[in-house]
Amino acid sequence: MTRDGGPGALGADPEELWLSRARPRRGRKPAFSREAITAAAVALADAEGLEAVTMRRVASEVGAGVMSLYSYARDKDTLLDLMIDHVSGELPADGALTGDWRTDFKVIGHLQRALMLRHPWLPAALFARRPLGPNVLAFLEHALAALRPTGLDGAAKLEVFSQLTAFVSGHVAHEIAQAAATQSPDRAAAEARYLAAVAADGHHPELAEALSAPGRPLTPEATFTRFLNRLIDGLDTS
Amino acid sequence: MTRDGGPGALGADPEELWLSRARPRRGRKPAFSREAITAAAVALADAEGLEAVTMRRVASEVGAGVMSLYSYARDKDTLLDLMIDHVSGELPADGALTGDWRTDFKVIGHLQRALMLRHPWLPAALFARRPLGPNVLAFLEHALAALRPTGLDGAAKLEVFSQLTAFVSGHVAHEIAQAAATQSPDRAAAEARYLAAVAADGHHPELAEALSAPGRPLTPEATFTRFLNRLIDGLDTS
DNA sequence: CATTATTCTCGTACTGCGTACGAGAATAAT
DNA sequence: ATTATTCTCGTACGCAGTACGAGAATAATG
Repeated sequence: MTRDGGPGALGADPEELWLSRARPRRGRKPAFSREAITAAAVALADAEGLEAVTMRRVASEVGAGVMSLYSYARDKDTLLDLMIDHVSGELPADGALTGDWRTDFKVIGHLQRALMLRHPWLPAALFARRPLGPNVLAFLEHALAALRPTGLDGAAKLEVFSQLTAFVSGHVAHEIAQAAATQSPDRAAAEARYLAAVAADGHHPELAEALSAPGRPLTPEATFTRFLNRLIDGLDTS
Repeated sequence: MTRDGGPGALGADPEELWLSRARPRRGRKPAFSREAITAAAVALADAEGLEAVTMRRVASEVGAGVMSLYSYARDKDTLLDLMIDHVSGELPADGALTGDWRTDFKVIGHLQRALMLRHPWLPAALFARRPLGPNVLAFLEHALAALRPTGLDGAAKLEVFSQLTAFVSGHVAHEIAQAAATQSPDRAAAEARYLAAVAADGHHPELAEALSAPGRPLTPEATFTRFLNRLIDGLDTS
């Protein structure tokens, strides 16, 4: 369906970006491939974060001149779209369904979260973006199949899936931020000291109590599962 | 509590940023104020989006030299923190509580959404950030008070609030993206054409059906309310 | 086989970003 | 008056995305 080899079909419209186009019959042969460039960008983002993904870095990683990248993606934004679809290929789009749509949909949520934890830049990249590449659509197809037993109409099914994705993105982004804050001892200590100071000022009694009676710590995994279950169990098919 | 007037107390640690410090008794008087700079940045973001907020633009807006801003915020990231807290001041932190925590918490969610719709850059700014300014903490205090009847322990209450914020951010971000895509007729048409083409390829039967049987369109407002209600009604206090 | 059209590669260069540096101006304490 | 302090802001640096266009490679054409 998609060529996913050389240049051409650069971006802007989803049609131009994702719909196949035959290899041009004239002209110089491409020295790189969209696939290789995208993979390099993903590897870079995985290893050093989204901000390490610059056109210069990606180019040097694949051994190309910087401006050569622009034959494969019309701009950096398009490269991001390609990255999102690339990692979305890791989602199993042909998994079996149990027939119990709540169970199936919970699995889908967990798959999304796992993907985002493997590629921590993904929630940020997904933010305010509506990816439409083949891998994303394949997974959407799978999700829609899982929702078939609900009998919801088309718009409602699409909406439920979008909302799930938005929820998982939000959750994982928060989870990652929390983990990062906890990982740096200085920063965590400074924050704790500051909050203690605020709590001690007398104007924040609820905060003071919440900090003094923490209860047992919650694992992100458990928290996610609880909220996900609530959201899905609460879904109404009427 | 905070001075919020001239420079000093620049950032990095939350302590250094938010805790009061007396006006220095020596040296030149500040020509601007943190408040004015922050307000200018917020106005800019409201009018032209977050990407319009550059140090140069903000400086010219307040009539300062670019580098003067750095006397009021140690870097641009800190300015973003200030912006977040600034608009958080619009949240009513002293609203009355009904005593029914589910009702109160739903109101809190709607207040957050309304704030984010007024300042569409807010979800993006909030992303992967944990704001701790006075206005944010005042609203947190309010939310914790609303959760008091649940009997949850401190960590759980804080977690519930964080999750609510993450959920609302994710939802509104998606809502804004959707609205933006719909608003541009060319872009929406191109997307529809592309999806129709994909649906016609025979490999996406569920998608084809969902697109052909859309049902009645959903208002973002109604969708938000439904999901929010589900999330909160499903919350368990055990 | 020479020519030509096409498509790619990539060096150069432009604009705009965040911000380090440090000189000079204003202010208050000595 | 001197001095220490705190602010203002012009200049400059490195890095970002990318427009431009010259040159290289390829395939169709006469």
